[in-house]
Amino acid sequence: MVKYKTTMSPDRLSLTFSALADPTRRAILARLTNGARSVTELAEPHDMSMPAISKHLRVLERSGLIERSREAQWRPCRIKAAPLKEAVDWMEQYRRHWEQSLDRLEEYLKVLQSGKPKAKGKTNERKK
Amino acid sequence: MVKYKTTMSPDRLSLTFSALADPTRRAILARLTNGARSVTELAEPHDMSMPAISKHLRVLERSGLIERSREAQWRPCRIKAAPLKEAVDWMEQYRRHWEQSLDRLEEYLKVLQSGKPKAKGKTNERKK
DNA sequence: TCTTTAATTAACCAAATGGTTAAATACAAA
DNA sequence: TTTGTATTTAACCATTTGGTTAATTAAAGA
Repeated sequence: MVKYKTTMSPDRLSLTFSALADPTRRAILARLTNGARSVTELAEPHDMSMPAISKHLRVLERSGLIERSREAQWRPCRIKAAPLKEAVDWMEQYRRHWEQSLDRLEEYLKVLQSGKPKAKGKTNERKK
Repeated sequence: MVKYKTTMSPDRLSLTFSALADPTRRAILARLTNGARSVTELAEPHDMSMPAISKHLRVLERSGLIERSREAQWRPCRIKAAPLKEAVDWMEQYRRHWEQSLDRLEEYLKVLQSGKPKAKGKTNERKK
């Protein structure tokens, strides 16, 4: 039996979401909607060293959200939003949950199912 | 001047995305679409200790993706998908980028703008 | 009151993350 | 060939993250 597990799973969705979980990286993506940009250009608005930006770009690249090419001594980045589609598709499955009316209905069904939710307890033992 | 900065910014979007960046937490959310569940029930399918699950739930709670209440000795969790709407809204701004035809058009515009992209270089010095 | 069940908290650990500065690399230009 | 510019790599550091086990808390039930 293993004592300490760590291993962050590198599935596509996790990579995409964790790439998006940083405001600097989201700002970079936003900037790239106006077209390809060099690393220096991308770094300029951020109070941060070049290597820091370089690391953010590597994260974005590994998640597939940007693509880097080569043009003389510049490494222009361009956005590749495809992984966002995957992410949005996944989230769509919860749309009904964030749409008010349905939430209310569900609330009601839950009350019906659980019977005397305040009094008897054990409300959450039903499986599936 | 500060030497080492770390501070992960806790804006809503970052919280949401980083909560979603873990497969265990996504699985928990998925499970909760079938209604409220106790911590033990949520833990059951995962080969992981209770405290580990407890921590995941805390992350989900702080991101606003779940809500925990109290019922006897159980702490039933229910999904609160509202933050997902915010996240999806943010992503929608990139929809045109992941829709093929537009990508192609943009590619073409980029070529036009930059002139001799192979030969002269300095392609990426244009601002805005 | 004592025991059992559900869950959290505490203390620990290893790896990942997000930053730094300094050095190395790659290409262009003089 | 040397110099300058763009970028990455290396080595470091602190904090965060995701897990563990052991102890604690909270309520139910005998």
